[in-house]
Amino acid sequence: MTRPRANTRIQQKNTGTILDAALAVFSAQGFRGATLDQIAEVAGLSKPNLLYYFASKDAIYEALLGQLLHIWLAPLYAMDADGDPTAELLAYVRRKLQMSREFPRESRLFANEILQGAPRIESAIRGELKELVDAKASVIRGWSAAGKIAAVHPHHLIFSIWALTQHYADFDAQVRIVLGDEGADPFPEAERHLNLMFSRLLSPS
Amino acid sequence: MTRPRANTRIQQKNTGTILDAALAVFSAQGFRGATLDQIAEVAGLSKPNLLYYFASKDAIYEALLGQLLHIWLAPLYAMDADGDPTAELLAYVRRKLQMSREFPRESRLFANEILQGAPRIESAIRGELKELVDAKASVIRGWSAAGKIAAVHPHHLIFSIWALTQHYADFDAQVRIVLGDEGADPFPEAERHLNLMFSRLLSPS
DNA sequence: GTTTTGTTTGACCAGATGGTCAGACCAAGG
DNA sequence: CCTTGGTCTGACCATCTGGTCAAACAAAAC
Repeated sequence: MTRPRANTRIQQKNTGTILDAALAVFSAQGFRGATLDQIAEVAGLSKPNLLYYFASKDAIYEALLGQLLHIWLAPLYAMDADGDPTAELLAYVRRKLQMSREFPRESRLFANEILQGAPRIESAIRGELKELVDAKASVIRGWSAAGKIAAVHPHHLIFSIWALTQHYADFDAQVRIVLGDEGADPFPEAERHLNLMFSRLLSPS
Repeated sequence: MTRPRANTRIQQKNTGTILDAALAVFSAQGFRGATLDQIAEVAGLSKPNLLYYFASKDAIYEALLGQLLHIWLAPLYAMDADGDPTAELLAYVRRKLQMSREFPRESRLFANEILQGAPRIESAIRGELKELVDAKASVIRGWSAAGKIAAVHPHHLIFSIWALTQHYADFDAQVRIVLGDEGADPFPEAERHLNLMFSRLLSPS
């Protein structure tokens, strides 16, 4: 009768299994494209069993989104206002690219959500994400004003880091086909390219 | 009995209406998220009437994808191997960004399709798109070798142009929220930023 | 070992969804 | 007019899908 809150070992294990399966399915099919049956099959559980741990399909999706934002913003949180400006920004790019490589499903889940107009994550973007970005933007503005890096529009700088790094996760299918050797790892060359782009962009004239 | 092929005026008008409505719905909801009822309502036609003009939901979607690729690749086709390298590339960036502004629905339709692993457009990517990209990549390689622009990885250069420009269409919701004034037009500042990025990247050391 | 609490499932349901079809409607051409 | 061929629709169907529920089953607690 009590709503399970990951008290038992079994609960902890199964909610984990479900969320992992849900991440796989939602990131590949989008919210509406995913079905509970698919998630159940991937998780190796029955559909009613899923609904014993989560109240609804919506609840699973929102649980995923909830834990997603923290993982997702971690690299930006880690950017240190007191570090060397260029080194900090290049390190942020590198970490963000690594996220695309290690967590492509999370990246695609996020991309799917924003593509549809961010209906379920809008408030988090309007809140935590925007506040973080604004804070870091003002740090960047300070670096520019001090002549430590070139004069760039801070928000658009952050957008370009997101766009370039997430592209390798979200458009992975296209990237691999266009590069030709589809078994090869595009990331090392991508890292060199992005490092070059941002080094050149940021170097004070 | 004869499959309609846009012979009549009525056919031409209605297939156009349907494709426009389908673009709106598919780009906002993804393939599986979109329903024939939604498309029919947007188009102002009945569902059976849709299916009089198109054999199935799949057929509508593929008709859309078919005409999409040509629109989508036009700016890259227009890049002239005999023009001034930096100017040609910067013009390509500008045109591509303008596509994001004028055809955000097409951009999101494409993004949705690639996100899901490009199941229905894979052959076109493997064919026409890859051939075009490879051709232009070799032009860019030539420009680099001749010292007209900096030494960059041509494919990743093209990826970065796609990523940066399409981001403003595909992640529009996030961009507007983060920038704050959601009624404002992000594109003028975006164009300045992208112009700066690629100018600095491409200038021969 | 038995009660209690937590876990799992087969059977089922209502609504949504892609698609069909017979026939009504309509626009011209003769 | 009226015939002909294209256009449109109400009613219908099979399947899928999110979700329910009573009851079976397992695991601790006593």
